[in-house]
Amino acid sequence: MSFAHPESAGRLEDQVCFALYSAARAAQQAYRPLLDDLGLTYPQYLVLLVLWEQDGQTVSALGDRLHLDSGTLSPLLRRLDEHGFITRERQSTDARRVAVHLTAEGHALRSRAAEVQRCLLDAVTLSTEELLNLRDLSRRFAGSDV
Amino acid sequence: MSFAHPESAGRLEDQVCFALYSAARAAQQAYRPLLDDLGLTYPQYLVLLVLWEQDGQTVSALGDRLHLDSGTLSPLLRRLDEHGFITRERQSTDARRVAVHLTAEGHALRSRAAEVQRCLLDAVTLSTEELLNLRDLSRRFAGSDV
DNA sequence: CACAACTGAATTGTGCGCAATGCTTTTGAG
DNA sequence: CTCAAAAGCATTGCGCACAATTCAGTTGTG
Repeated sequence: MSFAHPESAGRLEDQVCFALYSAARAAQQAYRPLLDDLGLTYPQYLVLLVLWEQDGQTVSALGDRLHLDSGTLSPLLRRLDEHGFITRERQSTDARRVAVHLTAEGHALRSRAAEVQRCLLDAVTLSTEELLNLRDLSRRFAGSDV
Repeated sequence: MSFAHPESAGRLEDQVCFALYSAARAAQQAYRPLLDDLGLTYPQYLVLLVLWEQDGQTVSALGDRLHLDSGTLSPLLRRLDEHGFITRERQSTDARRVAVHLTAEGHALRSRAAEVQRCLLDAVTLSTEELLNLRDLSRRFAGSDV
């Protein structure tokens, strides 16, 4: 991924992966102060986004959407639970599965989160078309393993 | 960053930031098995990339290039030191600064790392032009705060 | 039914990332 | 020269990511 003179190991700034790494961290930095007001981290916010789409999903279903495993999700969900945004309960039909449900407080965050979206959109200098292009290229990059 | 129906908080898959978040993690996943053979993590590899460009930089100079602070770099450099890839020593001209130098072993990794680059390039299905486009959009996205 | 194989989640251990704090050294204003 | 402010790095604490392991529960096969 270098595109630099062939004898080098690839200059840092030339690398696509470093650009992605930096951009992803910059995005989280932008989210941080806004999500702090909601008492959320960015990965916690992503989990809520999935639950707002459909409540009551299992841990592994959330993991499929976010590409995260139980090692990441279990403690994250415990913290969301402790903060009163979700509940977790074993399913009676299959006691291996844990269903995650939003609390009233968890539902209530949704409208406040919509403002976060608008704030961030305003901060970006890229055009809508460029953002869509960036999103689609990122998705195809991630999908090509790498 | 939603581009979904306006009443929603933004579907997960519509979000640019989630696409970046996923792509950056996918990139690290692709690097992991290759860098494992070199005894490196991806952030450690980034530090070496910077040092291969110019040896003997200070901690803060490395931080400027990678957008990382001493809280991240200090323990990371300690591990690179313990693995024998670098040395750290206080500068005599300014005892606040710590100069980071490559060891012979650290230099030797450079050619092996070049192969890592080629392996990854082969795995990507995007065209060279698309990769350059993704890199530049990512950089502009990160640069726009967010 | 018995029991091995599998599934889903939690736990453990390591290494970032980052805010906050502490500490040594240097700089600079008076 | 003095001493307060700043710079540079290290440390602490917390929350991801992720590999590896463990464990309870379920499924499938004989």
